Amino acid sequence: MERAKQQLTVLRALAEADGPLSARELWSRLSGTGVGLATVYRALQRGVEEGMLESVELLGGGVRYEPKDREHHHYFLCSTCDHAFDLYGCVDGLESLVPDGFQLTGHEVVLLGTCDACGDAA
Amino acid sequence: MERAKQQLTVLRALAEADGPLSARELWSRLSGTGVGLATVYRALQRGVEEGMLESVELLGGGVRYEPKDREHHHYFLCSTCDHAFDLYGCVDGLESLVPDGFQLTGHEVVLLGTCDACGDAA
DNA sequence: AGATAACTGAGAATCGAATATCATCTCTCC
DNA sequence: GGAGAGATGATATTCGATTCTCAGTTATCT
Repeated sequence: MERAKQQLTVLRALAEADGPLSARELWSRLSGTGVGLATVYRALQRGVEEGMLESVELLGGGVRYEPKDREHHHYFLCSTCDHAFDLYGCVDGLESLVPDGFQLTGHEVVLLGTCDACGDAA
Repeated sequence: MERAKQQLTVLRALAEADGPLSARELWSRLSGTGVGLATVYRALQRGVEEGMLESVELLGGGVRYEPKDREHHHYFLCSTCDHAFDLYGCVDGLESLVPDGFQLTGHEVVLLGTCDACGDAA
């Protein structure tokens, strides 16, 4: 087993994902490589500190991570498998919702439903 | 101290709020009434079971609750005080973001920024 | 090769949220 | 007024996620 390169293994797995992954989700994708859960957390933390990764909080509590170089996008959260998929594109008309006196600095849109794979299985 | 009416106290506090409240948030608003945290959780759980309340998950992990009789709306989450405010109105163009094969059943929009009170204080 | 520093995996420890427990209290109905 | 059912508050417990600890491993530099 290679050592001192597990961080790269983690970052690479994130780069190949089709959406943000939680630490757990990432770890399970790396099962078989011998990477420990603590290493996954360490790699994620360091990735955020070094500006390569971004942490994302969606519905459901968990924090997920994805590479920071992706353009502005939102997510589709499958209610069956709980996986989050990146969705490119955005929506309009957000500013009109903001009450007077409130400062808008960002927004998050999450579409809910069933993903392709889970829909087929049903 | 009145008993057997704490559940009503909890539901009433939720009805008067300007957005969904977490169990903790609700409890702190009831400090002084002698209501225990466990009772808050019990009241919320029962409220959901009986269809009067709805649980809402936004960014940041916690689950919040609000009366179910409110029309479709979204939220403004203040990054300073972490309070969620109801926003009436919705957005368009969501369907166009959904990939082929995915079933869309709902959506959640959260605007992020600073609320009136926190903006003034800064 | 040898020394040192950084990295790693496994499991223990921590932390917070949510739930369960239990003795007490309140209401309702005799 | 008394009994029984349901509700309550304080606290213990559980549970999952994250962080910490530590001994062993690996890379780098000489």
